[in-house]
Formats: sequence, structure tokens, C-alpha cells
Amino acid sequence: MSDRSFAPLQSEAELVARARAISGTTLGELAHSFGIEAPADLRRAKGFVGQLVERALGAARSSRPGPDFHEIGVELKTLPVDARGRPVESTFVCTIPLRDAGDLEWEQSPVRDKLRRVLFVPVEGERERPVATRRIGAALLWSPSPEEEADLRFDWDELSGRIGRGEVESITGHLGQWLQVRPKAADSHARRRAFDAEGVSFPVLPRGFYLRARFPERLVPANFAITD
DNA sequence: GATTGATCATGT
DNA sequence: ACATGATCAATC
Repeated sequence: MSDRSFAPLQSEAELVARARAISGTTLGELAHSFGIEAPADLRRAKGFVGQLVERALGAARSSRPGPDFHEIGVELKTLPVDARGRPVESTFVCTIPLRDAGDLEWEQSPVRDKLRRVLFVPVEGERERPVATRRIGAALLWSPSPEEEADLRFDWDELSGRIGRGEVESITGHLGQWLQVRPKAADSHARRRAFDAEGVSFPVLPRGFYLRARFPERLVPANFAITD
């Protein structure tokens, strides 16, 4: 199997079929199908799982802007889960447009755009489990329900409002019930420009929006349990 | 044990 | 330099 074996996607059904085809397999088996080895741990390969599943499903190359499956407008998210199918980590959504987040309504927000249509692929993610033996579970192709969207919107309004008022540095990971703001940078010394309350630009640590682990957990209870 | 803040690799 | 893919590890 190679990433060149995939024709352009013409439907969501095709994507779901591809996801079904790899459910139940281990990351080691998947890696081997590409002639590579799974790393012993992810300390120096944090993107390994996501990039491997991208290849296995025929997604566009990583690091390109836009949805992973641009032909059909679907974003791919691998979801590390424990033995009961509960997410063990938050999910990165997007970097924060620090200069204009405060001017954007929810309808125009990058959070809403990223989460319009998502394929969640659960993967065993407990640290003590060797990467190569971790199994892939049953994927969920999801769009936010009106209630889910309202919840996300509430957090967006609060968090983007603070950014718009020049208070980005007052935001901690404690804020937001479903969405949160956390650093997204090479290290704690990285800086990007933001605007303060008077509209004067100043340097701050880059941050991103993340879905708290409890958000995907609420999407179809027990959906992400890996039982194969 | 759960959560927040810090960090790592790769490609454009 | 910045966006992609996230998980690690210190702290609560």
C-alpha cells in the first residue's frame, strides 16, 4: 500500500470505507505497509500517528493549509483513547488569529470552519502501550449538532472577546467549558504580534484553540471504544 | 489522576 | 517563519 494508490475522493462514503478498512489494525502493521517502523514512543514523533493515518486514508500531504480531504471538505483528527474509549488528550483545532479574532463572529471563526466536518479516528493512546501495538478503532464522521455548535460558540465568544480586548495574556487553559486556549509554539520563548486594548501591537506567546477531551467524549457515547 | 503549559518533527 | 500533525511533562 502506498499513498499514490488513492484516487481523488468523490464521496464521504468512500472515505468512511477507507477508514473501515484500517479499523482493527495496529499502528505497527500500518507502518510496515509503508515500509517504515513505528517509533518506540512519541516523545520525538508527536505527529506520527496523525501522519500515518493521513497516509493510510489518502489525505493530502500534511502541513498544507485547508482540509485534509480537500475534495470533499473533511478534516481528519486522530483521537487518542484509553481502553474504555475515552479521549486521553485534548484535540488541537487551529492557531489563534491574534490580530483579528476579536472582530470575528462565530460564523466566520476558524474554529467553526475547522470543525464543520471531521472524521475522528480513535487510536489506542495510553502511554504505557507500545506505539506499534496500538490499535485503530471505528471512525466517526461528524458535524456539530445545533446544541454542540451552541456550546462551542459560547466559548468562542468568551475567548475571542478577551483577545479582542487585548487581554490575551489573561487567558489560561482554565477558561472555556469545551474549547480552551493553550500555547501552540516551538517553545515558551516564541512570540507573535497581538494587539492590546489601545490597538497597539505587542509580542505574545502564540496560542491555539483546543477541544477539551470531554468534547469528543460526548459524541455518541462509547463510540470510540476499541473492541476489535 | 487530571489538567495546563511546554514542546517536537516535518513540509511549505 | 509559520502551519501541519499532536503528545509530553510539570504542576495542580
